[in-house]
Amino acid sequence: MPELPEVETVRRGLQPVMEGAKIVVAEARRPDLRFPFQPDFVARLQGQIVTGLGRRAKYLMADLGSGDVLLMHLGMSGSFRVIKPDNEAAPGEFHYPKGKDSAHDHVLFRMSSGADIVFNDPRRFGYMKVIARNALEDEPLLRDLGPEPLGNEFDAAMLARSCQDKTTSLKAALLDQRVVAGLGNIYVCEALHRSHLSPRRIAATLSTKKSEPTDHAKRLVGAIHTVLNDAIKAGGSSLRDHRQTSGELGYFQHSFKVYDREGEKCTTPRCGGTIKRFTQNGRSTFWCSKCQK
DNA sequence: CCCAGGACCTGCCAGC
DNA sequence: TGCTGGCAGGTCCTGG
Repeated sequence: MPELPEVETVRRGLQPVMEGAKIVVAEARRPDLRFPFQPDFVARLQGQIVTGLGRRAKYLMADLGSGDVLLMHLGMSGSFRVIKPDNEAAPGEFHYPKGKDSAHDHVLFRMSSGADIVFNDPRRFGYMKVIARNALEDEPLLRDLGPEPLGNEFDAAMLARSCQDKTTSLKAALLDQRVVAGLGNIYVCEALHRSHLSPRRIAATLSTKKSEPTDHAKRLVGAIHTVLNDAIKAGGSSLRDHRQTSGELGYFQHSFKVYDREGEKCTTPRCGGTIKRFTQNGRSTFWCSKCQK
């Protein structure tokens, strides 16, 4: 499901019920997600106050009173929902309406704010890990992440520099979380279309020999900013699984120009092209060969 | 080191 | 109705 706008949407949904509240009960209903849970996973969460809920790239990070940080990744199909606990249930028991999907409710938190938080992930590509805050910079999952695409240090010059020796496609470079951290298949396709750049272009063409950013790089950074900000405003994109934590759908999918629009007409004014699809590095690329060069 | 491809897992949908 | 193959918003690991 989730790229940066979906994760940010989830963060904003969880923040009001998590920040300042205590994790009264934590439960992991299976031994692993993508990785095994740490043996002390539950123990390090239970009883802790969540002092802040942040986001880095596609990770959610809950700061705990103990000095630990709970790192959460949604993988492809992870989602959180916030429900009201059933007052009939015994304390410490999670008791809520079961859906067809509840077999994949893997992690539950009861918050002192009066909310139960349920993490559901059918494919189990997501994961959670508790890390000491003072060890964050050594954390392998975070260590190699590039700049936040909406952060101050990410600009055309920086993007051009990190692409200057890359022989791979521009599409693959933008999906590389070391280059810029938070984009995924949808928003890379969309940003490339909006900047009229071909996904097949060699990444190094974003810079000159002197590593100066080209106008292409500037356009691309502008398009990344616009598409991510617009998608966050829309509550993300809902194709299959993504819901806001309230259960509402995001609606940015209605603003897609290329993603999942194979065969449809390109919306670029006076272009007249047709959206095509092909596979790059094992993933679908959607684009218009007429206006993306 | 860089890069492409496979692996991980389940669900859904189109086509037979 | 099945059943089957292909596809899905991510990223780690391996081998060239």
